[in-house]
Amino acid sequence: MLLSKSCVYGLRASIYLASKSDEEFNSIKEMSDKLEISFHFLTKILQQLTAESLMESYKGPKGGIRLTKKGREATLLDMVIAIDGPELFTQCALGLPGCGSATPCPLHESWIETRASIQGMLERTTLSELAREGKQNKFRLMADGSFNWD
Amino acid sequence: MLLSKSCVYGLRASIYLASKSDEEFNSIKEMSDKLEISFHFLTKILQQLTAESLMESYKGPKGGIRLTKKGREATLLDMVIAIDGPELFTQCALGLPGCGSATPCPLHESWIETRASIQGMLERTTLSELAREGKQNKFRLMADGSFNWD
DNA sequence: TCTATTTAAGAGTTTATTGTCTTAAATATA
DNA sequence: TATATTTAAGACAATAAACTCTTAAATAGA
Repeated sequence: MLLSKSCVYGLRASIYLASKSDEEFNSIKEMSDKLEISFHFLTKILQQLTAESLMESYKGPKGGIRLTKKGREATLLDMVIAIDGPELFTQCALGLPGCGSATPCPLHESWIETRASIQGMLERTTLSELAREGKQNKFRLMADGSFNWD
Repeated sequence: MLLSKSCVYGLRASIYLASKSDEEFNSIKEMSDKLEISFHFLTKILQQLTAESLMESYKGPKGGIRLTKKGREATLLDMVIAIDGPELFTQCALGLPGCGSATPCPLHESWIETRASIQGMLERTTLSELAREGKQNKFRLMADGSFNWD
């Protein structure tokens, strides 16, 4: 798989939160239920994103989590790098440390292009814009397509 | 990572074998030494490729492994699918089973293109042709670049 | 101040991937 | 036929990823 499961969970949660009000803290439990992701597992992933100031959380009753301004203006690429790390966008396709334009591996040239395509897909829009598109097109965010964008 | 370690080992071994004579069986031990891949681990990966008739092996002294005709005419894509399976080229980027053009996830449209780019990179040339390019350009096949194409 | 609620943190479990080691089967050659 | 060599197969171990469970810390509201 291109992205780890943790990463995919983080992206789906990011898009979920982007579809919500900027000010309100959203219950993680409610989100994990709606997205059908293990609650405790999801909290750990979200903590990686709050560590990067892409999200902020609040404890106690009425507590929850929301995107920061930085997070709303960030792209999925920022989320991916925060969770899976930058390796996908820096490493050789064959994992050869010395690979570069000087002494490339057989895939090097194509991989530069393909990698740019992956990167482009992830940084095409900000999360705010993605949420707008999502509401408009009612994009799928769950296996069974039951997510409600309103 | 885009490809599993097993898969990357399989690709490097495939390119290695493509650079060798069509008839001779090549020692797996020698190949694992030259590519710096664990011998026993590599044999298991190669067995997946022989199961698909992309390679054929021979036991005993003078034994070893070589690409079949099918293998030489195959592309890296065939090797990837034999080892990592076809999921990368069939699944949704967010792993959502129901995702499709009818009710796409937010990445669906871009992912179709990006996936085609990955696939294109892997099926651009046959292994025979790749070996020819490799000899010509002395492509990197090892971390330290010490592979000898002759 | 006390209690209930919610996220944070950390330990522990399960599963998949990666890697090692031993034995079996095939076969060339002495 | 006996031996050495090489791949096949399977058990086992280490590591990483994915997931669960328990306790701690913060805080709203009674």
